[in-house]
Amino acid sequence: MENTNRRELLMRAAARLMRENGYPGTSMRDLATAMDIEAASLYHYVDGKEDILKEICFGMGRSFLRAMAEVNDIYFNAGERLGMAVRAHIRILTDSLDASHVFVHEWRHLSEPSLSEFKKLRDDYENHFRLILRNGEEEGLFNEVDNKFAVLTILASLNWVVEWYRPNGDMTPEQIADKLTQFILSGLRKDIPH
Amino acid sequence: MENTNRRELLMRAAARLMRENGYPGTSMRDLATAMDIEAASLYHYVDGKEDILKEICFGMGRSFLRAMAEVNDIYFNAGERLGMAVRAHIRILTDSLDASHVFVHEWRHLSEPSLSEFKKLRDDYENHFRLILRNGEEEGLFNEVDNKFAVLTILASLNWVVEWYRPNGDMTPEQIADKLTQFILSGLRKDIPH
DNA sequence: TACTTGCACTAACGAATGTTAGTTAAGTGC
DNA sequence: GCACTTAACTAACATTCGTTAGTGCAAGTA
Repeated sequence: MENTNRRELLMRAAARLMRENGYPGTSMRDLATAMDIEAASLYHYVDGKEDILKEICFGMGRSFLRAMAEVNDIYFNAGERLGMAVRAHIRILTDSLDASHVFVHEWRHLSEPSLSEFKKLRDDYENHFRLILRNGEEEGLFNEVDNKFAVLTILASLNWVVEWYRPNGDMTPEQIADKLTQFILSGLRKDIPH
Repeated sequence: MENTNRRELLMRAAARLMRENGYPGTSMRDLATAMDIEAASLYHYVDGKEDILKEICFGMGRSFLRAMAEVNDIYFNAGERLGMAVRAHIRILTDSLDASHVFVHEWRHLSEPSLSEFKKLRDDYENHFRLILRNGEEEGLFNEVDNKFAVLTILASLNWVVEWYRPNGDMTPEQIADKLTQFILSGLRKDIPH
């Protein structure tokens, strides 16, 4: 019944702790305490500590990539694509804040070969954004721009949301996404609306 | 002779290690090894582990604030102030990359009361940026904008530089700062140059 | 009823952690 | 030459770390 949830709860608790204290600052005993369980019992659900980190990082990575694929399937105009990619990114990010924080900050504690795999996955995601920017240039919609630099800057703005967003704050994820898009677009758009 | 440098070298080594492995992931023995010394000998220079973190975080914080004060002393026009503040920020950041990384990411491992002090220092710095934006609005130079949101987004872009900047890369800190300013300004400027 | 599986436990392992105490050898100033 | 300081050392402390081995029990299945 709630059996299937149990492992998921563990992952959530782990994400929260790792967000608060970092990966090396989170002990298996901390996690066990949070689950109201003995440390050794955790090994019933997971292979080890890094196993948890891997699952969180790659799980989030896949979420981001899946959303990006959907955006690319549905929209063709670069402007729409950018807006929707930002929306999707912020939605996923705010949807699992703790895991996102781990995804953004704690992945570097992965050991090889997971570390390299993860970087590849990240590069993949970034390249999708670069492609959108390039398409926008071809459409005459965006200024010509240092793609690499621009994507890094854009993703910085998006990912930083994880640092200040509060679920009960005064902005919804959609509002945040739209504001961000506006901020980004006004810096890219060649023709000004007025 | 190089006596005075010794403690400084320790701080630099600590910053590098904490950047690579995080604060909890950096042990006093790691640091000692990096200094080619025994762990216990570190206590000749430093009161303890957190002492090191405090010094790095508050040292960088003061650098940023000092630079901001200078910018405010010299420039009065909001546009110039923004550009110069960005330049100063990026210069300090790229000048001590490791320490900056610690400043941006590891401060949360401070314990009270240092933690609260640090947050106050950060807020102080952010408020200077907000003031610049507000002045820019009053001068009719910037769009009216959600100040808090805008500053968070701007600082996100600036601070993220610490993640990808490489001293031997193809952009100087000044070039980066100017590109960032351009990116930010085009999103803020009401009147378009052309 | 007998067997298996899921989920927890206790106990313990060797290693690593931050830190303290006390010592030593090499300068430094008078 | 003597007192003092500097900068390192060895040894050890009490904890905590990730992890393993083995056990118990309740629920489900044959």
